Amino acid sequence: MVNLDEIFDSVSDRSLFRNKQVLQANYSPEDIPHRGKEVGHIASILAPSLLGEKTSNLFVYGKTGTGKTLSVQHVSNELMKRVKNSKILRIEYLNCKLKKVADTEYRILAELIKKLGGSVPATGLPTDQVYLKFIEILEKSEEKLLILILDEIDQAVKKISDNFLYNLTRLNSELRDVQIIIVGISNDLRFLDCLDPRVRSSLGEEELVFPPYNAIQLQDILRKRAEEAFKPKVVTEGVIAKCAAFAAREHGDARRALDLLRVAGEIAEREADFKIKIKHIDKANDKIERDKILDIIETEPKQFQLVLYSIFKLLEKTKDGIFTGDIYTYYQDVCKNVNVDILTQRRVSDILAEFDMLGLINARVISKGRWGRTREVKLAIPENILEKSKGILVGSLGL
DNA sequence: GTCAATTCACATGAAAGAGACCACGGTCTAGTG
DNA sequence: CTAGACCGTGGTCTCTTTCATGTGAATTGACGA
Repeated sequence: MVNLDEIFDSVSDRSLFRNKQVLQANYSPEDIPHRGKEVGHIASILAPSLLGEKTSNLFVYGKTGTGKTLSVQHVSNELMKRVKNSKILRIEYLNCKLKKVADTEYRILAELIKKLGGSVPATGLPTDQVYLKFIEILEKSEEKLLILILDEIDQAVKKISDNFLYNLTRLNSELRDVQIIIVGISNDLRFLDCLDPRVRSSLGEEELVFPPYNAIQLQDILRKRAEEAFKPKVVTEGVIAKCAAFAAREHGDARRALDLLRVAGEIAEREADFKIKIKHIDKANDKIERDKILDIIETEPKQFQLVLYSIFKLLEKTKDGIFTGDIYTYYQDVCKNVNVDILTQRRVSDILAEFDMLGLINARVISKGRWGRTREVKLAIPENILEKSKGILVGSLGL
């Protein structure tokens, strides 16, 4: 009879982690290092809401992993602590990037309504109906203020058009008893520039930019979190520095640094090491990158996979750049082989652009003079996972 | 030799269609008293 | 009589197609030196 307790105990003995949660992306720490000024700023802008006054709309910029969301959420938590149960204020957070939840105008509204306690069907209703419902439910609620935190708002606007934001900002004039304060969070620094001037002036009443963390700040953050996350003496100084350096190279992305540390921890654990070493960081870096790419490839729809497969195959033959036309012709053949409908070139062109966005390929638009304009495509997938990627494609395409 | 026009092979935009999904309201059907 | 099944209509959403317009430099060809 196997003693399961023994196995389980040995796992917990060997574990390097004390509390892995601390390194997870959604963990929100008590204090946010190096963001005191920003947090203070946000708080001072939103503070009047405690008295039920409508404050300025706020717009927060900053690259990924600079602590925007964290800071805003921190302030909103503190605000909620203050109001407690008195019905002055309500704060709703919504991430506009979540697919299938909030990436269209309709769905954002539906999601908000749901959070406010109403319900609307996932589809089937005209959008203006949903607006009406939203207004209705707002008017009914006891709170006089609603702070709406829209995370990754640039993603939403890119898909929906800024009309949506315009409607939202204008909603206030239609509401009698309730006022809405919008807090927009965006990764894209140039986002406000491409908005309609009307929206820009009302949404960007207050702006705040989060600068990237530098390596020293990253180290500090990592050290604090590592202290909580790992058992004592698991993490050495060099490891922290290395993690910070990696992340600093990527525009000071703290989330990435934390990921790196966590994965490194997991790897060390699996290798039955009782300390995280530099080599684990390197491995973790590889693994993160690799998982990301393989995951993208695997979950991509069939047509996308076919196009990608064509690119792979073509690049096997020619080392130097290949062009849209080549890919398309090859793609057509592949489609015939596997009996799949052939998409138009227009579409394939868009697919290539998306691959570029995803970082699977480098596609540069060049002009070959008399011989037209096209995309020059190069692979951006590291050599060491190329074979595996191909394997996935072949498998899922049934070739 | 110079310079503007031409030309290619796509890129990029806009609009609209197909098909999946869904709500809503009306009509039909079968079960119940 | 009524609950539930079953339409038809009208809406959203995603993926595509169709049609239209844009674009940058190699090439061409007229021009003048």
